[in-house]
Amino acid sequence: MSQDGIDLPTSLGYLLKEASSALRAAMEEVLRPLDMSVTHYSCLELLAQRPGLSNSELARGAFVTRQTMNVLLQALERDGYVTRPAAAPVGKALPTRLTPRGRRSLEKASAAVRSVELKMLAGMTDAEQAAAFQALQSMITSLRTG
Amino acid sequence: MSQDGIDLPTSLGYLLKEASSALRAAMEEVLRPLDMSVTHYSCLELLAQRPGLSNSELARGAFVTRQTMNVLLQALERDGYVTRPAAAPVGKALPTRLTPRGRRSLEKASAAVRSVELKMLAGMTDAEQAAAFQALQSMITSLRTG
DNA sequence: CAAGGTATGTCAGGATACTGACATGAGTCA
DNA sequence: TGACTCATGTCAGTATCCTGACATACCTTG
Repeated sequence: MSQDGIDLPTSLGYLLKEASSALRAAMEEVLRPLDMSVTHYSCLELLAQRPGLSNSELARGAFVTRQTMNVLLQALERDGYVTRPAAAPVGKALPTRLTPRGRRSLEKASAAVRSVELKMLAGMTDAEQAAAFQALQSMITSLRTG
Repeated sequence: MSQDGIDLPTSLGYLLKEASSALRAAMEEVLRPLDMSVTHYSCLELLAQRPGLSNSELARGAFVTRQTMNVLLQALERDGYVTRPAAAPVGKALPTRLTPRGRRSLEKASAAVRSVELKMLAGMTDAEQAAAFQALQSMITSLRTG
Protein backbone atom coordinates (compact mmCIF):
# COMPACT_ATOMS: atom_id res chain seq x y z
CA MET A 1 0.00 0.00 0.00
CA SER A 2 2.40 2.68 1.17
CA GLN A 3 5.69 3.02 -0.64
CA ASP A 4 7.25 4.10 2.64
CA GLY A 5 6.91 0.81 4.46
CA ILE A 6 9.04 -2.20 3.79
CA ASP A 7 7.09 -4.85 1.97
CA LEU A 8 7.62 -7.62 4.45
CA PRO A 9 7.07 -10.75 2.39
CA THR A 10 9.38 -9.50 -0.36
CA SER A 11 12.01 -8.03 1.94
CA LEU A 12 15.34 -9.79 2.12
CA GLY A 13 15.43 -9.13 5.83
CA TYR A 14 12.12 -10.85 6.34
CA LEU A 15 13.14 -13.74 4.16
CA LEU A 16 16.36 -14.07 6.13
CA LYS A 17 14.41 -14.27 9.36
CA GLU A 18 12.02 -16.79 7.84
CA ALA A 19 14.82 -19.01 6.60
CA SER A 20 16.63 -18.84 9.91
CA SER A 21 13.43 -19.68 11.75
CA ALA A 22 12.78 -22.66 9.50
CA LEU A 23 16.33 -23.89 9.92
CA ARG A 24 16.17 -23.58 13.67
CA ALA A 25 12.85 -25.42 13.81
CA ALA A 26 14.21 -28.22 11.63
CA MET A 27 17.30 -28.55 13.80
CA GLU A 28 15.29 -28.57 17.01
CA GLU A 29 13.13 -31.31 15.57
CA VAL A 30 16.00 -33.66 14.81
CA LEU A 31 17.90 -32.80 17.99
CA ARG A 32 14.96 -33.26 20.36
CA PRO A 33 15.13 -37.09 20.27
CA LEU A 34 18.75 -36.74 21.38
CA ASP A 35 17.79 -34.43 24.25
CA MET A 36 19.94 -31.71 22.81
CA SER A 37 19.17 -28.06 22.10
CA VAL A 38 20.59 -26.10 19.20
CA THR A 39 22.89 -24.10 21.46
CA HIS A 40 23.95 -27.34 23.12
CA TYR A 41 24.85 -28.85 19.75
CA SER A 42 26.58 -25.69 18.55
CA CYS A 43 28.80 -25.73 21.61
CA LEU A 44 29.86 -29.33 21.08
CA GLU A 45 30.44 -28.84 17.35
CA LEU A 46 32.56 -25.78 17.99
CA LEU A 47 34.65 -27.68 20.51
CA ALA A 48 35.15 -30.57 18.11
CA GLN A 49 36.51 -28.25 15.45
CA ARG A 50 38.45 -25.92 17.70
CA PRO A 51 39.44 -27.67 20.94
CA GLY A 52 40.42 -25.40 23.79
CA LEU A 53 37.94 -22.62 23.10
CA SER A 54 37.08 -20.50 26.12
CA ASN A 55 33.62 -19.80 27.45
CA SER A 56 33.47 -16.36 25.84
CA GLU A 57 34.71 -17.63 22.50
CA LEU A 58 32.11 -20.40 22.53
CA ALA A 59 29.43 -17.85 23.34
CA ARG A 60 30.36 -15.71 20.36
CA GLY A 61 30.46 -18.75 18.12
CA ALA A 62 27.02 -19.89 19.22
CA PHE A 63 25.53 -16.37 19.16
CA VAL A 64 24.57 -16.26 22.82
CA THR A 65 25.91 -14.25 25.76
CA ARG A 66 28.82 -15.60 27.75
CA GLN A 67 26.51 -15.87 30.77
CA THR A 68 24.23 -18.21 28.87
CA MET A 69 27.12 -20.27 27.58
CA ASN A 70 28.53 -20.44 31.09
CA VAL A 71 25.49 -22.16 32.57
CA LEU A 72 25.45 -24.56 29.62
CA LEU A 73 29.13 -25.38 30.10
CA GLN A 74 28.59 -25.97 33.80
CA ALA A 75 25.86 -28.50 32.98
CA LEU A 76 27.98 -30.14 30.27
CA GLU A 77 30.91 -30.36 32.65
CA ARG A 78 28.76 -31.78 35.43
CA ASP A 79 27.43 -34.45 33.06
CA GLY A 80 30.87 -35.33 31.77
CA TYR A 81 30.66 -34.06 28.20
CA VAL A 82 33.42 -31.49 28.51
CA THR A 83 36.33 -30.72 30.81
CA ARG A 84 37.81 -27.46 32.00
CA PRO A 85 40.93 -26.97 34.08
CA ALA A 86 40.37 -25.74 37.62
CA ALA A 87 42.78 -22.86 37.10
CA ALA A 88 43.40 -20.78 34.02
CA PRO A 89 46.76 -21.45 32.34
CA VAL A 90 46.88 -17.83 31.25
CA GLY A 91 44.57 -14.95 32.05
CA LYS A 92 41.13 -16.00 33.20
CA ALA A 93 40.07 -17.98 30.14
CA LEU A 94 39.47 -21.66 30.80
CA PRO A 95 40.18 -23.78 27.70
CA THR A 96 37.38 -26.30 27.25
CA ARG A 97 37.71 -29.73 25.67
CA LEU A 98 35.36 -32.52 24.72
CA THR A 99 35.54 -35.77 26.67
CA PRO A 100 35.19 -39.08 24.81
CA ARG A 101 31.62 -39.11 26.03
CA GLY A 102 31.05 -35.66 24.58
CA ARG A 103 32.53 -36.77 21.30
CA ARG A 104 30.25 -39.79 21.16
CA SER A 105 27.24 -37.64 21.96
CA LEU A 106 28.17 -35.23 19.20
CA GLU A 107 28.45 -37.91 16.55
CA LYS A 108 24.75 -38.71 16.39
CA ALA A 109 23.78 -35.05 16.62
CA SER A 110 26.18 -34.13 13.87
CA ALA A 111 24.69 -36.73 11.56
CA ALA A 112 21.19 -35.47 12.30
CA VAL A 113 22.11 -31.86 11.66
CA ARG A 114 23.95 -32.79 8.49
CA SER A 115 20.76 -34.34 7.14
CA VAL A 116 18.95 -31.07 7.79
CA GLU A 117 21.65 -29.11 6.03
CA LEU A 118 21.50 -31.45 3.05
CA LYS A 119 17.73 -31.10 2.88
CA MET A 120 18.09 -27.33 2.97
CA LEU A 121 20.57 -27.38 0.11
CA ALA A 122 18.53 -29.79 -1.97
CA GLY A 123 17.32 -28.14 -5.15
CA MET A 124 20.19 -25.67 -5.27
CA THR A 125 23.03 -25.95 -7.73
CA ASP A 126 26.61 -25.49 -6.60
CA ALA A 127 26.61 -22.08 -8.26
CA GLU A 128 23.48 -21.06 -6.39
CA GLN A 129 24.98 -22.23 -3.11
CA ALA A 130 28.10 -20.23 -3.80
CA ALA A 131 26.02 -17.17 -4.62
CA ALA A 132 24.03 -17.56 -1.42
CA PHE A 133 27.25 -17.97 0.55
CA GLN A 134 28.70 -14.80 -0.88
CA ALA A 135 25.48 -12.84 -0.39
CA LEU A 136 25.16 -13.84 3.25
CA GLN A 137 28.75 -12.90 3.97
CA SER A 138 28.23 -9.55 2.30
CA MET A 139 25.18 -8.89 4.48
CA ILE A 140 27.05 -9.82 7.63
CA THR A 141 29.99 -7.53 6.96
CA SER A 142 27.70 -4.68 5.91
CA LEU A 143 25.68 -4.99 9.11
CA ARG A 144 28.74 -5.13 11.33
CA THR A 145 30.52 -2.11 9.87
CA GLY A 146 29.15 1.18 11.02
CA MET B 1 39.80 -32.48 11.19
CA SER B 2 37.08 -35.03 10.64
CA GLN B 3 35.36 -35.16 7.29
CA ASP B 4 32.23 -36.29 9.08
CA GLY B 5 31.52 -33.10 10.94
CA ILE B 6 30.07 -29.99 9.36
CA ASP B 7 32.65 -27.28 9.02
CA LEU B 8 30.81 -24.61 10.92
CA PRO B 9 32.39 -21.42 9.63
CA THR B 10 31.93 -22.52 6.03
CA SER B 11 28.49 -24.02 6.46
CA LEU B 12 25.57 -22.23 4.87
CA GLY B 13 23.46 -23.05 7.89
CA TYR B 14 25.96 -21.40 10.20
CA LEU B 15 26.23 -18.40 7.92
CA LEU B 16 22.46 -18.12 7.84
CA LYS B 17 22.35 -18.08 11.61
CA GLU B 18 25.14 -15.53 11.76
CA ALA B 19 23.42 -13.22 9.27
CA SER B 20 20.12 -13.52 11.07
CA SER B 21 21.80 -12.81 14.38
CA ALA B 22 23.53 -9.73 12.98
CA LEU B 23 20.31 -8.46 11.44
CA ARG B 24 18.40 -8.93 14.66
CA ALA B 25 21.09 -7.15 16.66
CA ALA B 26 21.12 -4.25 14.22
CA MET B 27 17.34 -3.97 14.37
CA GLU B 28 17.29 -4.11 18.15
CA GLU B 29 19.86 -1.34 18.25
CA VAL B 30 17.82 1.09 16.15
CA LEU B 31 14.51 0.12 17.75
CA ARG B 32 15.69 0.43 21.34
CA PRO B 33 15.57 4.26 21.35
CA LEU B 34 11.92 3.91 20.31
CA ASP B 35 11.20 1.47 23.14
CA MET B 36 10.21 -1.16 20.63
CA SER B 37 11.27 -4.77 20.28
CA VAL B 38 11.68 -6.60 16.99
CA THR B 39 8.54 -8.66 17.56
CA HIS B 40 6.72 -5.49 18.52
CA TYR B 41 7.75 -3.81 15.27
CA SER B 42 7.00 -6.89 13.18
CA CYS B 43 3.49 -6.98 14.55
CA LEU B 44 2.83 -3.33 13.69
CA GLU B 45 4.37 -3.63 10.22
CA LEU B 46 2.26 -6.71 9.47
CA LEU B 47 -0.87 -4.87 10.55
CA ALA B 48 -0.03 -1.87 8.40
CA GLN B 49 0.29 -4.06 5.33
CA ARG B 50 -2.54 -6.45 6.06
CA PRO B 51 -5.13 -4.84 8.33
CA GLY B 52 -7.47 -7.22 10.09
CA LEU B 53 -4.99 -9.99 10.72
CA SER B 54 -5.86 -12.26 13.64
CA ASN B 55 -3.65 -13.08 16.59
CA SER B 56 -2.63 -16.44 15.16
CA GLU B 57 -1.88 -14.99 11.75
CA LEU B 58 0.26 -12.29 13.29
CA ALA B 59 2.10 -14.91 15.32
CA ARG B 60 2.96 -16.91 12.21
CA GLY B 61 4.06 -13.76 10.41
CA ALA B 62 6.33 -12.72 13.25
CA PHE B 63 7.66 -16.25 13.86
CA VAL B 64 6.49 -16.56 17.44
CA THR B 65 3.80 -18.68 19.07
CA ARG B 66 0.26 -17.34 19.25
CA GLN B 67 0.56 -17.27 23.03
CA THR B 68 3.49 -14.88 22.79
CA MET B 69 1.72 -12.71 20.24
CA ASN B 70 -1.36 -12.68 22.44
CA VAL B 71 0.38 -11.05 25.40
CA LEU B 72 1.99 -8.54 23.05
CA LEU B 73 -1.38 -7.68 21.52
CA GLN B 74 -2.93 -7.27 24.95
CA ALA B 75 -0.23 -4.73 25.83
CA LEU B 76 -0.57 -2.95 22.48
CA GLU B 77 -4.32 -2.79 22.91
CA ARG B 78 -4.02 -1.51 26.47
CA ASP B 79 -1.67 1.24 25.32
CA GLY B 80 -3.86 2.22 22.40
CA TYR B 81 -1.75 1.10 19.47
CA VAL B 82 -4.21 -1.45 18.11
CA THR B 83 -7.89 -2.24 18.45
CA ARG B 84 -9.73 -5.54 18.51
CA PRO B 85 -13.48 -6.06 18.56
CA ALA B 86 -14.93 -7.46 21.78
CA ALA B 87 -16.63 -10.30 19.92
CA ALA B 88 -15.44 -12.23 16.89
CA PRO B 89 -17.39 -11.42 13.71
CA VAL B 90 -16.86 -14.98 12.55
CA GLY B 91 -15.33 -17.95 14.31
CA LYS B 92 -13.05 -17.02 17.17
CA ALA B 93 -10.54 -14.90 15.28
CA LEU B 94 -10.43 -11.26 16.35
CA PRO B 95 -9.39 -9.00 13.45
CA THR B 96 -6.80 -6.51 14.70
CA ARG B 97 -6.26 -3.01 13.34
CA LEU B 98 -3.79 -0.21 13.94
CA THR B 99 -5.03 2.95 15.61
CA PRO B 100 -3.76 6.34 14.39
CA ARG B 101 -1.42 6.25 17.35
CA GLY B 102 -0.15 2.85 16.28
CA ARG B 103 0.39 4.13 12.77
CA ARG B 104 2.36 7.12 14.01
CA SER B 105 4.46 4.89 16.23
CA LEU B 106 5.20 2.62 13.30
CA GLU B 107 6.39 5.43 11.03
CA LYS B 108 9.56 6.16 12.95
CA ALA B 109 10.29 2.49 13.50
CA SER B 110 9.78 1.72 9.85
CA ALA B 111 12.26 4.39 8.84
CA ALA B 112 14.82 3.06 11.30
CA VAL B 113 14.42 -0.50 10.10
CA ARG B 114 14.57 0.58 6.49
CA SER B 115 17.97 2.13 7.16
CA VAL B 116 19.18 -1.17 8.54
CA GLU B 117 17.90 -3.03 5.52
CA LEU B 118 19.62 -0.58 3.20
CA LYS B 119 22.87 -0.97 5.08
CA MET B 120 22.57 -4.73 4.81
CA LEU B 121 22.04 -4.52 1.07
CA ALA B 122 24.87 -2.05 0.53
CA GLY B 123 27.62 -3.59 -1.53
CA MET B 124 25.32 -6.02 -3.29
CA THR B 125 24.28 -5.61 -6.90
CA ASP B 126 20.66 -6.08 -7.91
CA ALA B 127 21.60 -9.40 -9.45
CA GLU B 128 23.23 -10.54 -6.22
CA GLN B 129 20.18 -9.49 -4.25
CA ALA B 130 17.95 -11.41 -6.62
CA ALA B 131 20.18 -14.46 -6.28
CA ALA B 132 20.07 -14.23 -2.50
CA PHE B 133 16.31 -13.86 -2.60
CA GLN B 134 15.92 -16.95 -4.72
CA ALA B 135 18.36 -18.96 -2.64
CA LEU B 136 16.64 -18.13 0.64
CA GLN B 137 13.25 -19.05 -0.76
CA SER B 138 14.64 -22.33 -2.00
CA MET B 139 16.03 -23.13 1.44
CA ILE B 140 12.73 -22.32 3.11
CA THR B 141 10.66 -24.53 0.85
CA SER B 142 13.17 -27.36 1.10
CA LEU B 143 13.13 -27.21 4.89
CA ARG B 144 9.36 -27.13 5.09
CA THR B 145 8.70 -30.06 2.77
CA GLY B 146 9.23 -33.46 4.29
C1' DC C 1 -27.85 -34.74 12.27
C1' DA C 2 -23.84 -36.46 14.83
C1' DA C 3 -18.88 -37.03 15.14
C1' DG C 4 -14.35 -36.19 14.18
C1' DG C 5 -10.79 -32.94 12.75
C1' DT C 6 -8.81 -28.42 12.58
C1' DA C 7 -8.06 -23.66 14.04
C1' DT C 8 -8.47 -20.11 17.38
C1' DG C 9 -8.00 -17.34 21.88
C1' DT C 10 -6.51 -17.71 26.37
C1' DC C 11 -4.66 -19.28 30.97
C1' DA C 12 -0.89 -21.30 33.75
C1' DG C 13 3.76 -23.01 34.50
C1' DG C 14 8.42 -23.65 33.14
C1' DA C 15 12.60 -23.22 30.22
C1' DT C 16 15.79 -20.37 28.06
C1' DA C 17 18.39 -16.31 27.28
C1' DC C 18 19.35 -11.66 28.55
C1' DT C 19 20.85 -7.34 31.35
C1' DG C 20 23.31 -5.64 35.27
C1' DA C 21 27.03 -6.04 38.23
C1' DC C 22 31.40 -7.42 40.34
C1' DA C 23 36.14 -9.13 40.80
C1' DT C 24 40.16 -10.61 38.44
C1' DG C 25 43.97 -10.95 34.99
C1' DA C 26 46.52 -8.99 30.97
C1' DG C 27 48.06 -5.45 28.07
C1' DT C 28 48.99 -0.26 27.20
C1' DC C 29 50.87 4.05 28.07
C1' DA C 30 52.53 8.01 30.40
C1' DT D 1 55.58 1.86 38.69
C1' DG D 2 50.75 3.24 38.55
C1' DA D 3 46.55 4.35 36.11
C1' DC D 4 43.78 3.02 32.48
C1' DT D 5 41.43 0.00 29.32
C1' DC D 6 39.80 -4.29 27.94
C1' DA D 7 38.43 -9.15 28.18
C1' DT D 8 37.03 -12.85 31.01
C1' DG D 9 34.32 -15.85 34.44
C1' DT D 10 30.64 -15.77 37.42
C1' DC D 11 26.55 -14.49 40.37
C1' DA D 12 21.86 -12.63 40.73
C1' DG D 13 17.57 -10.93 38.92
C1' DT D 14 14.60 -10.25 35.07
C1' DA D 15 12.57 -10.62 30.62
C1' DT D 16 11.13 -13.19 26.93
C1' DC D 17 9.37 -17.00 24.76
C1' DC D 18 7.78 -21.69 24.75
C1' DT D 19 5.11 -26.12 26.07
C1' DG D 20 0.93 -27.94 27.93
C1' DA D 21 -3.81 -27.58 28.42
C1' DC D 22 -8.63 -26.20 27.88
C1' DA D 23 -12.94 -24.37 25.87
C1' DT D 24 -14.92 -22.83 21.80
C1' DA D 25 -16.17 -22.28 16.82
C1' DC D 26 -16.03 -23.73 12.06
C1' DC D 27 -15.84 -27.40 8.67
C1' DT D 28 -15.96 -31.58 6.87
C1' DT D 29 -17.73 -36.57 6.28
C1' DG D 30 -20.55 -40.42 7.07
